[in-house]
This record gives sequence, structure tokens and C-alpha cells, in this order.
Amino acid sequence: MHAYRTHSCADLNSADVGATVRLSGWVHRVRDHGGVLFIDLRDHYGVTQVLCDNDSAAFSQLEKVRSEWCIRIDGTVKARAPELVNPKLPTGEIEVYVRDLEILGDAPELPLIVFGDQEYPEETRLRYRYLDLRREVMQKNMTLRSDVVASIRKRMWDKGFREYQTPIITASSPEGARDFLVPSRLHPGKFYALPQAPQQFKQLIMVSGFDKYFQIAPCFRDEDPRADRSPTDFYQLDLEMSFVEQQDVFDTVAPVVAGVFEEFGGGRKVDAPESWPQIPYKEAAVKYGTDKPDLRNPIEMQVVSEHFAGSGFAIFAKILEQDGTEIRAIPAPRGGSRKFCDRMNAFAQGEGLPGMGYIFWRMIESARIDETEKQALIELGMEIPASERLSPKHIDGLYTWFVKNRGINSADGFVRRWVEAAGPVAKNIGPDRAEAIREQLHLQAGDAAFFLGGKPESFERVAGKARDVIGKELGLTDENRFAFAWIVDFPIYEKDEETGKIDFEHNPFSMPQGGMAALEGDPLKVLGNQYDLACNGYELISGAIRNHKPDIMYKAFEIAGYPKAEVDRRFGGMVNAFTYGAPPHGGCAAGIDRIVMLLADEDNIREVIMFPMNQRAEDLMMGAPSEPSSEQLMELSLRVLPKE
RNA sequence: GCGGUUGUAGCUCAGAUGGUUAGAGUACCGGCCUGUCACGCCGGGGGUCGCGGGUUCGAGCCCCGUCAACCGCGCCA
Repeated sequence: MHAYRTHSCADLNSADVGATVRLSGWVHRVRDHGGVLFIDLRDHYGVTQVLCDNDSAAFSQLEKVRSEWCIRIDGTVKARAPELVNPKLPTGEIEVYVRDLEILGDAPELPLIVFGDQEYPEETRLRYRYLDLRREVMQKNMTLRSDVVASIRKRMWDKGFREYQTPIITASSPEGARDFLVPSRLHPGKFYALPQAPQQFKQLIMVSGFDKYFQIAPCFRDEDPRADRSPTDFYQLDLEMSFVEQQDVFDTVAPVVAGVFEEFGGGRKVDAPESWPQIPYKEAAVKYGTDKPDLRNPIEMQVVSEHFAGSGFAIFAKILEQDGTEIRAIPAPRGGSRKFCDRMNAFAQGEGLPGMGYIFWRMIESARIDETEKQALIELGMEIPASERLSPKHIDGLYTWFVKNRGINSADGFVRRWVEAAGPVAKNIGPDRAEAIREQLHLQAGDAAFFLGGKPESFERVAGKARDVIGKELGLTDENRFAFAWIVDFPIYEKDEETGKIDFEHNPFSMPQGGMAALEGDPLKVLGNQYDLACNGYELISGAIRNHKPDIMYKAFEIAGYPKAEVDRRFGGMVNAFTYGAPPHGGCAAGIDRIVMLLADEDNIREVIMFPMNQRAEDLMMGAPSEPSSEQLMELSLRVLPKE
């Protein structure tokens, strides 16, 4: 017999009754009835109930075991009487009578309990990650992750890509985030860096003629963590292809992503790749307040400046007198209550804005159907309500009738007999402007709209967040769906508000739309062949058609204030390669951790990483980072500055 | 670097307005129990109320400082 097991804890069923078996696993729960003792024995695959009565030789030893002890048992498979079958367990038709056991590893009192779904502070979970990982959700998340990666690899191979490894210890390439540096022993005073991404290598692979590359690549960036961002290191599906344009990259990667979401999305709706909209960066900013919009939420923001210019709402009127300002509205269908509006206003204040103005629309209680409206209803073949009151739905239908038959002015008057705008903003701007806003936003009684004003960059982020919250709170966001959108036409450059300096906004390696000619004009107007894929409010993919022409590259860097010598120093290896017959190429990188996070329906990326760092980029279990010994420092010719 | 929230038993939490000996559930230890599957019943041990200072006759609670965790901002080609 095998030293540890003949079966897993998920294997046995009624067909095995009578068999002598050996199982190893962890004690999940103990139920001690004095004369008889039940133990749920658990391994990676499942749970089997084992039991022992007090006339068994193993009883006295089995009585001592506690949760999470690792044990091996020998026993006989017995069928359970029909009334004792446990339908919740796949092995619930049988149980194993223990004849002998061996304690493989005992345990003291536990800092966290494996069974059940008790929540624990993340500090505890990370410190005892091996216990945390024993829990069912974590076992599921990690195997999901493994399955997703395997599926991605297969899908990429099926599309003619091959996986090539690139160096982990390489040169610092200051392209974006901070680098992790690795001191060189052989070259005192010099440092390697961990790659922020295999960006330059994959481009060199294209220059080397491999045509289609991918890699499940670790990326290292020394940046501060977020709930959806792992500090220190994370994984990307990195891919690059030669002789392609933007649409070719989309057509290649979209089915891979969609396929993975179909395969592992647990039946949630996945938008078909052909239907993924391509939204220009600028448009996304106005409509959604972010470059990673959650399109499950149907709300689109609109510019409503004209209705506030010179209006009685002094705050906005004054804001609009300054250059570069505008007022944007977030329509909130069914959000038309003062309570909801006040709560959203408080939310905006919590995010650091002075507040969000709002209007909500309601039916005028005293209104009754008049003769014209009766006639219209008859013509439309609609029933005349006994209450002599119109519903918001009627109003929509009748509005069209009025416009068609009596002209827009008459339609206006009709709506105003029934619907009024309420709230402090409405009072200040008056009924005409409020009605114009209602019409522009296509809202009706029971709805609301929120307003934010100023320079877009000052409120856009909060507006985007407010849109999310409003969509969720009003139940407009379809939680059961993966909604994708390509965000395209990113600007190449941005201007630092304080210094006025022009710098790369996204990625210095993108080909500017219009090539060299575009770089001769206003740099802030230059768009890149550069794109992101957003899904449910997360950035899943980022990529570009690359700039493979040295002269355009030098020019692009020159605009951002990097002279030729600087480019040669930083990216010399790659730029030099481009002088030797570089093919046009492009690609993208998809965040593996984020994909798994979405599939696992988690909102913290650490739930899908085996051994993540905490918020301060520490590993409390392994004790990283740690102080080096003085011997290590000596060998590396390093000295640590004393803390101030 | 900045802001918010949190910090009470091994663990999850409760402790209005400051007031006797700081509680519950769970885990742990002991006892009882032969059909449980979140077993049940009885009993027990377990606390620097994150830490330091202050106000007060009296602080888990109020004030100041500090540490830690998480969330967010900055940052993130």
C-alpha cells in the first residue's frame, strides 16, 4: 500500500463500499459524540467523513486530533444508511471507518480558521498565508488562475504565437515607473534593474524576425499599491507581432480575451468582440470621466455649460467666465429623490470637491388631463387613465405627439404642466433652463441630474467615480456582464500643469498618428497609435503600434526634452537595432492578475495572488524586505545611509 | 509624502452620555454524550483595551502624540 494514500478525499463513492483504503489530509472539523467520533478529512480535492467508535484501537489517538492537523488514516469504506447520506458532500454516500491512523503534522491553536467563511484581517491572512490558502475560496482562486494561464497559452499558440523568455535581470530603462535595482558584485557601483515589462526585448524579438511573440511575463515596478494593483511584481500576457496595424492587434487579442472570459466567466454575459466599441480617449473622458470606463453602467455624462452660462446659479456662472472651464451633467435615471441626491452630494464632498449641484424632476400633483391631452391619447390609441393623471411614461409618448402636431413650444408647455424641476439649482436657474437640461439629458419625472463645474481635470476623476456609484446605487449597472471597450487615440504628450513641461503621457515607444509630419505641429494635439482595453472599470490591456523609425523616435523624444544622446544612452540598444531593417510592429500587454480578479469576482488583486505583498510592499511571512548583512554589503561595495 | 477608516481574549466582534470585577460567539482545556455533518450539554483558563503622554476623583470611551493595517490621493511607459 502507498505510504500516504490510495485515494484522494474526493474519490470515494458507493462503488467503493467494502474497500480498505488509506487517506491523507487535514482535519477539517471534528464532531465528538463520546462513543463515536466524526472527522471531516480534507485535501485539495474534497472532503470525506471518517469515523471511529470507542471500541476501535485507533479511538484514543483519534480523539486527540484537532483542526488542521495533517493525518493519515487507514479504514474501510462503508455505505451510509439512506437517512444519513449527506447531499452537500460529493462523497456523502459513504464514510470511512478508521482502523489505524498516523499523525503526520500536528498544530497549535490556529490564528485563523480554515473552515467557514469568517473574514480575517489581511495582515493575519498574509502572515499565515499557508493557512489562508487552505481555505476553499483561495484554493478555487488559485486553481482558476492556473487554468486561466493555461487557457491563454493554448489560445495564443493556436493563433500562431510562440512563447519566448526574456531576461529578469537587465538594464534600467527609465520609461515610466520606478525601477527595482539590483547591485552588481562584479561591477562595483553599477546596478542591474528588474524589467518593468519586457517592452524593449519584445520589440527586439520583432526586429529579430520572430513575427509573433508572447509571454506570461513577470513585471517589476516600484510603485505604491492599490486594491487592483500589486506592488513589486505582477504578471502580464505580453505579446507583440510584426507587420500589423492597430486593428490587427485588436482582431488577434480580442478573441483570446473574450474566449477566456467565456470559458471561466461562470455564465456571466461576455460582450462579443465585434461589438466592443472603440472610444477615443477624449470622448471617454467627457462621457465617463475616465479612460477605463465601466460600460455595464449606461450613464453617459454630457456637457451642459450653455444652460448655466449667465444663469442665476452664480457658482457655475462665475466658473464659466474663466477659460477652459465647463459644466458637465451626470444624468441619474430614477435617482429623483432629495435623499439620494444629498447622499451623492456628500459623496462628492468626501472625494474632495466642494459638492455636486443637482436637479430632480417630479410630477406636479395637482395636474389633471385636459381636453387636448385627452384628444392626443385617443389619437395615439392609448387608454385615458381613470385617475385623470398621466404617468412619466405617458409624458414621453405625448411629448412626441405634441412636437409633431402642435410644435415644440406647445410640447414644452405640455411637459411643464406635468413635470417640475426641484432642488436648489433648479430654483436658481429657473424653469426654462432646467427644462432645457431635462430635454438634453432625456430625463423624466423621477429622474435627477448632477452637475460638476470647473476645469475638467479638476473634477473629471470624481465625476467618473460618481457615475459608478450612481449606476450601482440605482441598479443601472448590470453586475452579471463583462463589458469591454477599446480606448483609442491617446495623446502622445501631456503638459505638466505646474512646470509647463511637455512629457510623454503614456508610452514613449508609440508611433504618432501621422508619423513625422504630425510631430512638426502642436505636440499636445499629436495622437498615438496607442490603445487600452477597459473592462468593467478596469484597465485590462494597454498597447500600441510601435515607433520603429529612429528618426521619428529621436524627434519624439526631442519634443519631450530628451536630446539624441540621452535617447542613445537610455534606449540605445533598441534604437540601434531599428537602424538594421526594423519591421513595423505592435502589440499589447494584458494584466493576468486583473483578468483573474474579474473572473473570480474579487475586488482586491491580492485575492488572486498566492503570496502578495501588503500595502507597504512588505512580505510579513518571509520578512521582506530585510536588512542585508555587512558581508553582503561589502561584497556589493554598498553602504547604507543612516536614517535621519 | 498626504487624507480617511480601523485597532478590545488565539480569532470575529459588542462595550449610549466617562463610573463597581471589560462581555458574547468561536477557538482552546476538562467533563458528559453512539449518527453527527456549523453536533449538543455542563464547567474552566485566557485581556498591557495598539503604544506613550495628558485632562479627570475616575479613561476602553475625551484630548495630544505615535505605531500598525486597510482604502483612497499623489505615483502608476
